[in-house]
Amino acid sequence: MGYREDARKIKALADENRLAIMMSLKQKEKCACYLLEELNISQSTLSHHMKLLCDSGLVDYRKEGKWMHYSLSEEGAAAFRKMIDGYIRTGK
Amino acid sequence: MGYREDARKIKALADENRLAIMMSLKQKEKCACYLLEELNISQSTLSHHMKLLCDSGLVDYRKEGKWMHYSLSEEGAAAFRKMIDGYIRTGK
DNA sequence: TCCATACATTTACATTTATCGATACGTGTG
DNA sequence: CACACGTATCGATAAATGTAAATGTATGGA
Repeated sequence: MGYREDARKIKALADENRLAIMMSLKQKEKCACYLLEELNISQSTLSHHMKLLCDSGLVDYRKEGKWMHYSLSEEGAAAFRKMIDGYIRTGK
Repeated sequence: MGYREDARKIKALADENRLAIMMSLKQKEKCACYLLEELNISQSTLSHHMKLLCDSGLVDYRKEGKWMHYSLSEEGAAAFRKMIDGYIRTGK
Protein backbone atom coordinates (compact mmCIF):
# COMPACT_ATOMS: atom_id res chain seq x y z
CA MET A 1 0.00 0.00 0.00
CA GLY A 2 2.06 2.93 1.18
CA TYR A 3 5.60 2.90 -0.09
CA ARG A 4 6.02 6.62 0.41
CA GLU A 5 7.94 6.35 3.65
CA ASP A 6 10.36 3.75 2.29
CA ALA A 7 10.85 5.77 -0.87
CA ARG A 8 11.68 8.78 1.28
CA LYS A 9 14.33 6.83 3.18
CA ILE A 10 15.89 5.49 0.01
CA LYS A 11 15.92 8.98 -1.48
CA ALA A 12 18.05 10.05 1.47
CA LEU A 13 20.82 7.95 -0.02
CA ALA A 14 20.09 8.73 -3.65
CA ASP A 15 22.38 11.71 -4.05
CA GLU A 16 26.05 12.07 -4.93
CA ASN A 17 26.91 14.43 -2.13
CA ARG A 18 25.10 12.42 0.47
CA LEU A 19 26.94 9.30 -0.63
CA ALA A 20 30.19 11.20 -0.23
CA ILE A 21 29.09 12.20 3.27
CA MET A 22 28.29 8.59 4.15
CA MET A 23 31.71 7.47 2.96
CA SER A 24 33.34 10.13 5.06
CA LEU A 25 31.32 9.15 8.14
CA LYS A 26 32.30 5.50 7.69
CA GLN A 27 35.74 6.22 9.08
CA LYS A 28 34.60 8.04 12.18
CA GLU A 29 32.32 10.64 13.67
CA LYS A 30 32.76 14.03 12.03
CA CYS A 31 31.57 17.50 12.84
CA ALA A 32 29.72 19.58 10.27
CA CYS A 33 32.58 22.03 9.86
CA TYR A 34 34.90 19.18 8.92
CA LEU A 35 32.47 17.77 6.37
CA LEU A 36 32.13 21.27 4.97
CA GLU A 37 35.83 21.34 4.18
CA GLU A 38 35.77 17.96 2.49
CA LEU A 39 32.85 18.65 0.19
CA ASN A 40 32.58 21.51 -2.24
CA ILE A 41 29.16 22.72 -1.16
CA SER A 42 27.85 25.64 0.83
CA GLN A 43 27.09 25.48 4.54
CA SER A 44 23.34 25.70 4.01
CA THR A 45 23.44 22.90 1.47
CA LEU A 46 25.38 20.68 3.85
CA SER A 47 22.88 21.40 6.60
CA HIS A 48 20.08 20.41 4.23
CA HIS A 49 21.77 17.12 3.33
CA MET A 50 22.48 16.28 6.97
CA LYS A 51 18.85 16.82 7.85
CA LEU A 52 17.74 14.34 5.19
CA LEU A 53 20.31 11.77 6.33
CA CYS A 54 19.36 12.15 9.98
CA ASP A 55 15.65 11.97 9.20
CA SER A 56 16.22 8.72 7.34
CA GLY A 57 17.74 7.21 10.47
CA LEU A 58 21.01 6.38 8.73
CA VAL A 59 22.94 9.08 10.55
CA ASP A 60 23.04 9.95 14.24
CA TYR A 61 23.91 13.38 15.59
CA ARG A 62 25.34 14.62 18.83
CA LYS A 63 25.44 18.24 19.80
CA GLU A 64 28.49 19.38 21.71
CA GLY A 65 28.58 23.07 22.45
CA LYS A 66 28.51 24.84 19.10
CA TRP A 67 29.43 21.75 17.18
CA MET A 68 27.26 19.07 15.64
CA HIS A 69 28.88 15.67 15.42
CA TYR A 70 27.50 13.22 12.91
CA SER A 71 28.05 9.49 12.75
CA LEU A 72 26.63 6.46 11.00
CA SER A 73 23.82 4.73 12.87
CA GLU A 74 24.28 0.98 13.11
CA GLU A 75 20.65 0.51 13.99
CA GLY A 76 19.58 2.72 11.12
CA ALA A 77 21.82 0.78 8.76
CA ALA A 78 20.40 -2.55 9.92
CA ALA A 79 16.84 -1.33 9.43
CA PHE A 80 17.73 0.11 6.04
CA ARG A 81 19.33 -3.14 4.88
CA LYS A 82 16.28 -5.06 5.97
CA MET A 83 13.94 -2.66 4.23
CA ILE A 84 15.90 -2.77 0.98
CA ASP A 85 16.03 -6.54 1.11
CA GLY A 86 12.26 -6.58 1.31
CA TYR A 87 12.15 -5.10 -2.17
CA ILE A 88 15.01 -6.74 -4.01
CA ARG A 89 15.05 -10.22 -2.60
CA THR A 90 13.45 -12.74 -4.93
CA GLY A 91 10.95 -15.30 -3.73
CA LYS A 92 8.16 -14.78 -1.23
CA MET B 1 35.13 10.49 -6.03
CA GLY B 2 32.49 9.63 -8.54
CA TYR B 3 29.34 8.56 -6.76
CA ARG B 4 27.12 9.57 -9.68
CA GLU B 5 26.66 6.04 -10.95
CA ASP B 6 25.77 4.62 -7.54
CA ALA B 7 23.40 7.52 -6.89
CA ARG B 8 21.70 6.74 -10.20
CA LYS B 9 21.20 3.11 -9.23
CA ILE B 10 19.83 4.01 -5.82
CA LYS B 11 17.49 6.53 -7.43
CA ALA B 12 16.05 3.68 -9.45
CA LEU B 13 14.58 2.37 -6.22
CA ALA B 14 13.72 5.73 -4.73
CA ASP B 15 10.18 6.03 -6.02
CA GLU B 16 6.84 4.82 -4.72
CA ASN B 17 5.65 3.33 -7.95
CA ARG B 18 8.90 1.55 -8.62
CA LEU B 19 8.83 0.06 -5.13
CA ALA B 20 5.32 -1.20 -5.87
CA ILE B 21 6.64 -2.72 -9.10
CA MET B 22 9.47 -4.45 -7.25
CA MET B 23 7.03 -5.91 -4.73
CA SER B 24 4.90 -7.20 -7.55
CA LEU B 25 7.87 -8.75 -9.32
CA LYS B 26 8.97 -10.50 -6.12
CA GLN B 27 6.22 -13.06 -6.56
CA LYS B 28 6.98 -13.93 -10.15
CA GLU B 29 7.82 -12.68 -13.59
CA LYS B 30 5.19 -10.28 -14.93
CA CYS B 31 4.47 -8.79 -18.30
CA ALA B 32 4.11 -5.04 -18.71
CA CYS B 33 0.42 -5.26 -19.48
CA TYR B 34 -0.16 -7.03 -16.17
CA LEU B 35 1.80 -4.46 -14.19
CA LEU B 36 -0.18 -1.78 -15.97
CA GLU B 37 -3.40 -3.16 -14.51
CA GLU B 38 -1.97 -3.31 -10.98
CA LEU B 39 -0.68 0.25 -10.87
CA ASN B 40 -2.67 3.36 -11.53
CA ILE B 41 -0.32 4.91 -14.02
CA SER B 42 -0.30 5.40 -17.78
CA GLN B 43 1.41 3.03 -20.16
CA SER B 44 4.12 5.53 -21.06
CA THR B 45 4.84 6.15 -17.38
CA LEU B 46 5.18 2.44 -16.70
CA SER B 47 7.55 2.10 -19.63
CA HIS B 48 9.64 4.91 -18.20
CA HIS B 49 9.81 3.26 -14.77
CA MET B 50 10.72 -0.11 -16.23
CA LYS B 51 13.55 1.45 -18.16
CA LEU B 52 15.02 2.94 -15.00
CA LEU B 53 14.69 -0.35 -13.13
CA CYS B 54 16.25 -2.34 -15.96
CA ASP B 55 19.08 0.16 -16.37
CA SER B 56 19.87 -0.16 -12.67
CA GLY B 57 20.34 -3.88 -13.11
CA LEU B 58 17.73 -4.76 -10.51
CA VAL B 59 15.24 -5.99 -13.09
CA ASP B 60 15.71 -8.36 -15.99
CA TYR B 61 13.57 -8.36 -19.11
CA ARG B 62 12.65 -10.97 -21.64
CA LYS B 63 10.91 -10.16 -24.88
CA GLU B 64 8.41 -12.72 -26.09
CA GLY B 65 6.61 -11.72 -29.23
CA LYS B 66 4.81 -8.51 -28.49
CA TRP B 67 5.13 -8.90 -24.75
CA MET B 68 7.84 -7.77 -22.38
CA HIS B 69 8.32 -9.94 -19.33
CA TYR B 70 10.04 -8.44 -16.32
CA SER B 71 11.58 -10.18 -13.35
CA LEU B 72 13.87 -9.43 -10.44
CA SER B 73 17.55 -9.99 -11.13
CA GLU B 74 19.28 -11.97 -8.41
CA GLU B 75 22.66 -10.85 -9.64
CA GLY B 76 21.50 -7.26 -9.74
CA ALA B 77 20.12 -7.56 -6.23
CA ALA B 78 23.39 -9.02 -4.93
CA ALA B 79 25.40 -6.23 -6.51
CA PHE B 80 22.97 -3.65 -5.18
CA ARG B 81 23.15 -5.04 -1.67
CA LYS B 82 26.92 -4.96 -1.78
CA MET B 83 26.96 -1.42 -3.11
CA ILE B 84 24.56 -0.17 -0.44
CA ASP B 85 26.56 -1.90 2.26
CA GLY B 86 29.62 -0.03 1.11
CA TYR B 87 27.93 3.18 2.18
CA ILE B 88 26.05 2.30 5.34
CA ARG B 89 28.31 -0.24 7.00
CA THR B 90 30.29 1.29 9.84
CA GLY B 91 34.02 0.71 10.24
CA LYS B 92 36.54 0.61 7.44
C1' DT C 1 26.91 42.66 27.10
C1' DC C 2 28.90 42.49 22.61
C1' DC C 3 30.78 39.77 19.22
C1' DA C 4 32.47 35.76 16.60
C1' DT C 5 31.55 31.13 15.56
C1' DA C 6 28.80 26.96 14.23
C1' DC C 7 24.79 25.57 12.50
C1' DA C 8 19.71 25.80 11.01
C1' DT C 9 16.05 27.95 8.39
C1' DT C 10 14.08 30.81 4.85
C1' DT C 11 13.72 32.34 0.21
C1' DA C 12 14.56 32.06 -4.49
C1' DC C 13 16.04 29.78 -8.48
C1' DA C 14 17.78 26.17 -11.73
C1' DT C 15 17.76 21.41 -12.64
C1' DT C 16 15.79 16.99 -12.42
C1' DT C 17 12.09 13.94 -12.31
C1' DA C 18 7.33 12.01 -12.76
C1' DT C 19 3.61 12.13 -15.52
C1' DC C 20 0.64 11.80 -19.58
C1' DG C 21 -1.00 12.30 -24.46
C1' DA C 22 0.46 11.68 -28.97
C1' DT C 23 3.10 9.25 -31.95
C1' DA C 24 6.43 5.79 -33.57
C1' DC C 25 8.00 1.06 -33.65
C1' DG C 26 7.66 -3.90 -33.81
C1' DT C 27 5.06 -8.14 -34.02
C1' DG C 28 1.53 -11.34 -35.15
C1' DT C 29 -2.87 -11.97 -37.75
C1' DG C 30 -6.32 -11.56 -41.25
C1' DC D 1 -0.24 -5.65 -47.23
C1' DA D 2 -3.35 -3.62 -43.86
C1' DC D 3 -4.60 -3.71 -39.30
C1' DA D 4 -4.73 -4.43 -34.18
C1' DC D 5 -2.13 -4.83 -30.25
C1' DG D 6 1.78 -4.25 -26.89
C1' DT D 7 5.39 -1.39 -25.92
C1' DA D 8 8.86 2.48 -26.48
C1' DT D 9 9.87 7.23 -27.42
C1' DC D 10 8.90 12.17 -27.85
C1' DG D 11 7.16 16.62 -26.29
C1' DA D 12 5.17 19.25 -22.86
C1' DT D 13 4.13 20.33 -18.17
C1' DA D 14 3.86 20.21 -13.14
C1' DA D 15 6.07 18.78 -9.02
C1' DA D 16 10.14 17.62 -6.48
C1' DT D 17 14.87 18.37 -5.50
C1' DG D 18 19.63 20.50 -5.04
C1' DT D 19 21.78 24.67 -4.40
C1' DA D 20 23.30 29.01 -2.34
C1' DA D 21 22.69 33.80 -0.36
C1' DA D 22 20.54 35.96 3.33
C1' DT D 23 18.88 35.67 7.73
C1' DG D 24 17.89 33.56 12.26
C1' DT D 25 19.38 30.98 16.48
C1' DA D 26 22.34 29.17 19.96
C1' DT D 27 26.77 28.95 22.21
C1' DG D 28 31.03 30.49 24.17
C1' DG D 29 34.59 34.00 24.82
C1' DA D 30 36.33 38.80 25.50
